[in-house]
Amino acid sequence: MGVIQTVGRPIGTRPVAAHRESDLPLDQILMGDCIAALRSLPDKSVDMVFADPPYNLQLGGELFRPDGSHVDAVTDAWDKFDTFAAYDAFTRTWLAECYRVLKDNGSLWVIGSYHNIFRVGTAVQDLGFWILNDIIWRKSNPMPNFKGTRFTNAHETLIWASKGEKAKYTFNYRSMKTLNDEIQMRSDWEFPICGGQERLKKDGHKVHPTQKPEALLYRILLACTRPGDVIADPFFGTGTTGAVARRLGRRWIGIEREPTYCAAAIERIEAALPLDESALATMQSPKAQPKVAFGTLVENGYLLPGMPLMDAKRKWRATVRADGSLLSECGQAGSIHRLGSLLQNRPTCNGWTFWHYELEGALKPIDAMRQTWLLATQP
Amino acid sequence: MGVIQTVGRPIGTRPVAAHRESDLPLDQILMGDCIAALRSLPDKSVDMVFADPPYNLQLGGELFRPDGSHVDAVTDAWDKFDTFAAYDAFTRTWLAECYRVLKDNGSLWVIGSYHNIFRVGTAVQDLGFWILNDIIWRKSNPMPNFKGTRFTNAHETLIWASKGEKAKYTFNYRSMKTLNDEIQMRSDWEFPICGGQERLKKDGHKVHPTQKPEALLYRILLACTRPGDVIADPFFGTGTTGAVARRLGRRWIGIEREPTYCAAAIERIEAALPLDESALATMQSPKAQPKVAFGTLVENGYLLPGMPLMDAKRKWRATVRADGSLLSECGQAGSIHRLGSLLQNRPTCNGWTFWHYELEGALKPIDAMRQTWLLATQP
DNA sequence: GCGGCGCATGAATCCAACG
DNA sequence: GCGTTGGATTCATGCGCCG
Repeated sequence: MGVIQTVGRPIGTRPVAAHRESDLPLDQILMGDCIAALRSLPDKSVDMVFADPPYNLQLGGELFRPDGSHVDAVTDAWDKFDTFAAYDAFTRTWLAECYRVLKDNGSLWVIGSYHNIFRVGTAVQDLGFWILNDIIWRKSNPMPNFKGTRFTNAHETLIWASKGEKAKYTFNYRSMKTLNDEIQMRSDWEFPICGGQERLKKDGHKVHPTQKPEALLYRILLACTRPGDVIADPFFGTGTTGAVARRLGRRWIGIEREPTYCAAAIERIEAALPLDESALATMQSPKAQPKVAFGTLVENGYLLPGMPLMDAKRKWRATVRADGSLLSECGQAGSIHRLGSLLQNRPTCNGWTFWHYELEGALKPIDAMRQTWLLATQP
Repeated sequence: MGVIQTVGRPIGTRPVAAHRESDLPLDQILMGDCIAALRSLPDKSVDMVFADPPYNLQLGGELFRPDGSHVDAVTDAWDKFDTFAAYDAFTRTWLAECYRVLKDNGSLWVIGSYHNIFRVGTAVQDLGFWILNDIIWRKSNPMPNFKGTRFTNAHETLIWASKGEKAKYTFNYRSMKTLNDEIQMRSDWEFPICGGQERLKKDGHKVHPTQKPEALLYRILLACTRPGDVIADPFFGTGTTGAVARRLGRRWIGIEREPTYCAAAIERIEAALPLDESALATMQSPKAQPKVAFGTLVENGYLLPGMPLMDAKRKWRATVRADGSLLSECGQAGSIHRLGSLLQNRPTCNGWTFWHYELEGALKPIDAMRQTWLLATQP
């Protein structure tokens, strides 16, 4: 059992709290083993647990970008587990403590990737939690798949759960709808990854390998807690949860083993800078996605593979193929833009306006089809 | 053990198949219990399994015994733990059969929602599958949350897995990149839910409650199978997998218990038109092109021994030798790739794009010469 | 001061064929 | 099976430098 040490003096004011809460180490970091620290907290004492546990990535060798540069991977000891069984045992232990520590109407948030989230989700259900939603964090700027071997891993998954089917959890429906231009907030959220000024650095290096964006925590706390509520974070890291909680007038309890992370978190939360303006902007008005790939129209049957296309003067002809590429009469193939530029021997070409299809003898640009698609699918 | 009955005559032609495959019930539906039907298939005989298993376990609906048979009455004696345990046992049984039936380089796709996907994903990992991606189907037109009690459940999750860490699965990277306007395909896909003309109806009612959109299967089959590959679907429903497989020139095996669904599927698949071969062709990776040795270009006079080469920034220089190796100024020698990596002190280097020759003052990569050679010698 | 270009980097289970 | 070698492979963003 690790030694637990309370780090940092109380930050911010201490408002009137329920008698039970007066024993809580509010707005402080418990430095030490996460399970031991959770065990030190009383039953049914916190309103939310937010947890960002190790992902158990199981990475292979080193990875290099196509330009030869080295990818800085997560190789920290805290992410290594010998077997799935070991990871499951750890997961179930800390989750069981979270269940005990949560008030009956409190709720749990956990974030993970495909490496661990299925095991976490199974444990969540087995321990009696009731899953309310799974939420997808769509990264607007994920790291590409450099070797072209899989789909770009462009999202992470969060689980939101109450303590049971009948529990009366907090959900600020109106706040979410307002935040989303008067449309119900969906289960897929788009945010950039944490970088720029927000990313904590020391000597030019990132302090924590997996710092989460404040915008993500902002939306979670705004949606599922009330001012004054207590949020516990058993994998506190550099304190994103604490920083956002403080700014939103919530109380927090952090648990973290690494002294380096604790120190960075304390400093950060005391500074408690307002949200970066760009983060606020991305948060409040989800980017419209007017971009449509030509392949989308093929996949959805707006154009059929084998269909002939031509330019406005019927000088060049090509047929659509199953993957959304075009095949010209002379055997050249490529995307609508690339083939158009190839045939005309020009550096660029807007395939949407260059290529046409025939409808009752008349030629229409394929861009017309894109407009039809947008009308049919946009709210 | 359920009775298995083969439904529907073979659809389409039966091409020359490997002797093992000749025993498969290709392009047919096995009507009966899913686990019994899977057991009737030989080991390592299919290229892909696509599965859309039931997941209405908590909605007062179906329950399954570990052998897959149906439990009619949900009694109160079945508490949550028993319910999850029964679902897990069922899941592991059919997944284990899928593992057995898949070829070593085949892959598995499963779709689900937060009700079941965590249990499915855990089982997938425990059975030895190696998860390659989880994919998010973002619904462009999801059903709203009418009571305003949660986030709009606007997505479903798919898992793509190989039979092990070392397995060489099929992934048509170029096709996916082409389909997505020359940007790597990401792990979040947007499609509308299945409706309109595509949605199968009888007497004004939908035939199947959870019919999947063909666009979803189209992308999956295009990405992870080749023409002629065999796709098995143990929860065939109304045959979306079969219809798309036929259109894309793939073979299919369906398994379905409900005669109503089987009948609808047969009718639907017979109406689906296969694409002709030219439309089916997709963008190929350069890997598929015949390899050209640098020495071949030297032998054929495209480059002359003694000719100087340099990188794009003229930082390094080397001369061509008669055997197709390069000699640097500092006396190091090796293949175009090896010398490039040596000079830059990097683990790898693509010599074709690293080395350039000078033509009228401008630098051109030697890869351009390879392309010229390929065009001159390919039929 | 501003715009353009080059460079760095992010939770990553990241090669294939041949001898 | 394993070691060697050929050669395929990246998107969005922020920041700093330079003209």
